[in-house]
Amino acid sequence: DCVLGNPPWERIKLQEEEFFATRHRDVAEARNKAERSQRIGWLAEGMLARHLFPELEHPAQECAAEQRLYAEFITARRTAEAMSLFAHVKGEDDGRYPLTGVGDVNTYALFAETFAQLMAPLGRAGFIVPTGIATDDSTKAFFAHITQNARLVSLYDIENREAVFPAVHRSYKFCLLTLGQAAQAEFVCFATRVEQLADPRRRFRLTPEEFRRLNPNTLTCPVFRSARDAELTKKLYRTAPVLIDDNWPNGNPWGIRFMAMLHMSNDSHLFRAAPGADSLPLYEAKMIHQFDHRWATYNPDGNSRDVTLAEHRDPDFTVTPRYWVDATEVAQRLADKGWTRGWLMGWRDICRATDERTVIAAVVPKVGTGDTLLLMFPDPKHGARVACLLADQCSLVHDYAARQKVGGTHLKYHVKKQLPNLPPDRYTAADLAFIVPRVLELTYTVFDLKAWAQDLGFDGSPYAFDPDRRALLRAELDAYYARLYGLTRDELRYILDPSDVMGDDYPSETFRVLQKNEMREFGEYRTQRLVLAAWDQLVGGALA
DNA sequence: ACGCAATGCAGGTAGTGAAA
DNA sequence: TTTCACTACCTGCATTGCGT
Repeated sequence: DCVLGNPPWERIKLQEEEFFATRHRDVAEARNKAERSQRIGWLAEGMLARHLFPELEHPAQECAAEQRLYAEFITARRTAEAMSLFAHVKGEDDGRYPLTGVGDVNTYALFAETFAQLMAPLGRAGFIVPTGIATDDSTKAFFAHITQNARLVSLYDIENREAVFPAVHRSYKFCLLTLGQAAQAEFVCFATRVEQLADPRRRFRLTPEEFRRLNPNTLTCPVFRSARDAELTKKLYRTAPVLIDDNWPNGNPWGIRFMAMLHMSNDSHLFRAAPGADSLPLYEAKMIHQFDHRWATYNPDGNSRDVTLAEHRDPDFTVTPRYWVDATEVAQRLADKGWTRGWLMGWRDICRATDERTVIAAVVPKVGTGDTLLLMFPDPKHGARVACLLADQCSLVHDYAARQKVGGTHLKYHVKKQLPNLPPDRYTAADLAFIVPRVLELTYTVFDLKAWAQDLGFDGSPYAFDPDRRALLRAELDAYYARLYGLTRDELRYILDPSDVMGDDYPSETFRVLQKNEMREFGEYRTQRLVLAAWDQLVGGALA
């Protein structure tokens, strides 16, 4: 009737480095897998020390000790492999873990599934596991199973920031998961102390249908700081579908294909330290920001720095990358995806919900890109509407939605697919007349994006780079998108600053760091003032 | 008691590399 | 493509320690 537990949290797979860290430094500190494998091989022969230090004297017992360690390693590895094989047996083969025996198996997931199996139909189970059980890809089958069968009673998520568990890393998240019978599940997320779990402002509920609307592809758990965040996000998803819904043939209205062009470690043999006649710069994620592909550049000393205003104002200035790649490598990869335009649209993979901004997307010239600058190729038939695709991603409203969905430090495809995006047919001629010229002025400040400007229907020279003007244009776009997403003025105020609407101690935050940075730089929360002013002008018909 | 440098700490922004 | 009871580095800010 009642199952309780704090199961172990660890990967089953043997970690070679971890295993040898306390047993043999020379193996643990090998440069990479290949070197480590060779050293383990020498260990088997009892020859490791002799190969590494041939100039030293080696006592006879050293050889036997090395072979004993090797035998210990083999036993540990076999045990781990056998456990992993056992966990991976499929459900139809009478496997013990049909839902969680996937990928790199973690013991907490196996225990969770066992708990779910052990429960009586009207019983309850409560246990402490990493919150990843609800949000990670590898456990999504299990989580979808319990939510879609109305078996989830509650999930209380706690960040270990205040060291509830002193031995666990402060950035780790775990949850109290309760299974039973319930038509809707109750949640508290981002708690840092146990008493916060009782705060009604933090509690929200989700039905099985709402899971399907918010995360149609993965059926994983969205995490909200407050009840108001849950309601507002549900509203955004009722207005705009997700970028790509894998369940429907027409679930990809922009016709988008994704690509990670060059992996920073796997493809590093292609990288050159200096430009050649037929090479292209390799852009990394940190070199771009919203509407700006000249955010950071490399110095000759190998360090990166922000691009200065004077450089930004120069329409011929382009950033210096750390590496260059052959143009043929770039052309080959783009040809594989059938991409023929003279520009690329991408976004930063590395991001956090608590940074100044979360979704950082930009258009860059046809260059090489590292794997943390992920690319999207919309169907070219949409013409100048692609400007709206970029503007949507850079809008505050979209960013707000993303902040409810980004758990860790990555914005990978599966998260990106499930963010709300207005589809191309939602934009009227009037919308395009408002959005496209502003996007053009914000992005086309350099000659190297001429192809992009032409695709937006513009054949002139780049626009001047003026920070004040850019802030104004961006505020107008933010206000416009707030209207396209069907927000009220109070909802927009809430997104800009929850305490402005809900009072100071409301347990949520949206753009706290943006506000802090602007207070420091401008002495005011400039975005808030400009966006609300733009909103009032729009509503009053004074802005077109 | 004061000013400055050294140190500590948290948060921000990246990153590796192996393996399924 | 994703994950890491991840790791590393940098920066800004606060605290501590030291010499005057």
